[in-house]
Amino acid sequence: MATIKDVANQAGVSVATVSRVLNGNGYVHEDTRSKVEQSIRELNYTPNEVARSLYKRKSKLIGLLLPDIMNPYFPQLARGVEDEMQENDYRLIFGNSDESKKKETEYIQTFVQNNVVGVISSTNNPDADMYAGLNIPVVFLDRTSSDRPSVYADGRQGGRIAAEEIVRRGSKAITVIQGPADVRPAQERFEGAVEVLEQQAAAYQVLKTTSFSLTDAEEFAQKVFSEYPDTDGIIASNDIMASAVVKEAFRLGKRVPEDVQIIGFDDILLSRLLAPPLSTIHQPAYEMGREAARLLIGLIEGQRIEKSNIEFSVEFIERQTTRKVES
Amino acid sequence: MATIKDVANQAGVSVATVSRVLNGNGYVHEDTRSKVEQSIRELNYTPNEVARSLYKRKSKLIGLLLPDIMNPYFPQLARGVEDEMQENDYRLIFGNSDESKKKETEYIQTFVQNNVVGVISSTNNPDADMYAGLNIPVVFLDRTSSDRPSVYADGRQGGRIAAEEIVRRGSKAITVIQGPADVRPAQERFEGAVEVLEQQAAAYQVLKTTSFSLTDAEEFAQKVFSEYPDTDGIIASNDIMASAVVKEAFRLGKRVPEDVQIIGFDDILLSRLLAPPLSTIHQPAYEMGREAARLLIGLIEGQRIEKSNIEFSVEFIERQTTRKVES
DNA sequence: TTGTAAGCGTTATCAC
DNA sequence: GTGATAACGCTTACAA
Repeated sequence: MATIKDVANQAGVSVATVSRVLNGNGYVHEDTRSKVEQSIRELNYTPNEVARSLYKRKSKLIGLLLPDIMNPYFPQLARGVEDEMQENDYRLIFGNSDESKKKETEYIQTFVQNNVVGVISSTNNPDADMYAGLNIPVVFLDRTSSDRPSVYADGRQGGRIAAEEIVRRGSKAITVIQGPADVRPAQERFEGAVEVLEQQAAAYQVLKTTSFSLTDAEEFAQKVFSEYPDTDGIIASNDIMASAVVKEAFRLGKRVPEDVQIIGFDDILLSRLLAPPLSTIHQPAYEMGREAARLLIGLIEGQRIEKSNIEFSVEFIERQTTRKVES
Repeated sequence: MATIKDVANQAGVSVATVSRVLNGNGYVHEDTRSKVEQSIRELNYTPNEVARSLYKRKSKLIGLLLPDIMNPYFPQLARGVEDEMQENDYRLIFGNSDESKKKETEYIQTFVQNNVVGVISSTNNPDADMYAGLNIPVVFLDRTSSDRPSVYADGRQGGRIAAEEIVRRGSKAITVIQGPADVRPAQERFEGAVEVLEQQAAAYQVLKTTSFSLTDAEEFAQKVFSEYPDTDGIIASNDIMASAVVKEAFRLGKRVPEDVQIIGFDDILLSRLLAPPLSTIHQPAYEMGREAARLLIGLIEGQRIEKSNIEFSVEFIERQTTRKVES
């Protein structure tokens, strides 16, 4: 790889001059500028970002930490972040945390060691020391934090809507599947649903789950019907869980939505392709990712930020695992 | 952030000594070693990877380039790569190429500028200059390359199996959906299928498609039945496409698999959750990602590599979009 | 066993 | 307008 020195030699100028044309600051004569540009082209020179980063103590790198890219919800967030960053010449160092504090700490540490200028994280502990101690901007994505920049969907409201819709459509023995206790958004949507169910004095039961993985989802789906055989309406913790429930309902010969209605959460790709397609609460994941990236870039580039807690609203997507009803 | 100098001062030694204990080379007295370690702990020091990278001209970073993380097949590859890299203390700079040469070039360039020590890429042009000119190891993932390290599944064989299975199960008017022309693995599986269909002198028609995106998939699915209303067996270009076809078949009142059999490709999460669950050709994507990472690490760390073209075999997963048959 | 100093490829300060 | 040169934080000869 050619260095700035090679370019300088080739062009017969000093490295300082080359640096000037590279960064477009300081005076440099038109003639020397073109000589330098010519040499750059000839040598196919491209500046070493590592050296830049060392000197300036900041890179063009962003750390992105997501729980698990194999969970179909996260690729949308990731892609939103990536598109916005790519367009602004930032690059992503990416890691999966598996909601584990250990991995999270490790990644944050290496982010810092690599001079990232900002991080986007879906963590359950926005208040952890590892974030407080960071002297670069952090945006929490898909997670709420009142006092720090964050981008998230209104999960509580999503839970409320799900409950309202399923009650309105006539379910009388509702099961609310409660997602993993340590995953914040899962709890919020759960609480929202329960809130409405209580208000309306509806009969409901709760099934606790401990993971979002597919295999576990199938097990929990069986449990739903074995523990509550008469349930006729299920509010699932996310779309994977909901799909597993739909499948299990079919296996048991129940008709969906006639015998049992099911509402998911997230609106992942799968939901639409399922037969019957899944009624669910839509979160604008891709747009949330983009917005988090935009916010972070703003923070990095020192713009005055008016609003750094951005809440997206969610909406009910009526498909075919819920019954039709007059509106 | 504390620097090596701070540690040296604090411990009353030179930076060289600190560096020695850090890297465990050279002699250093037991007493000074513990003094240094103590200071490291007190100052919460962690070495600056950027400075290291500059001096050694190599980092602990790997470039990972995938077509589109929103396509459900790729997160599995990505996660396999990440897990293996994470365990070996490498970090990933990640980008989506959208199968676009421009984005690909941009990413490869910034990988180099950041001193990555290796790259894993799913490209359609393994022979492009941008790879040939790289003086770091590259592993092609999910793409074949005879003369360069690569990890891929036997797509042609997958196509063959799909054709055999659908014929064996009695489809008489088969439609083969041909994936985007510029996506290599899509063409291979297509060729495999056609090869068998020709051999067996089966009646078949081809539907060309130009993308793997969901919206397009739904359009193409409609086209399948509008152009070939009597088709009774469909070999789809991937699982997304297959799911769209299943859905469309239902919409038209066709029974699956009685009236029309459908075979997908990839075996993404979705396939199993679908109702009816999708018969498909399984590719061990996660394991392929891991293997690519292992291979790359081997190349980087200079092990003698016996075999650098690793082909994974695929298998037919019989679920419920194909009919049962004696075996 | 330890320290001094050069060098990695840049940018920015200060002379000229 | 342009060129020396120090500095960024680290590793590694080489000296001591």
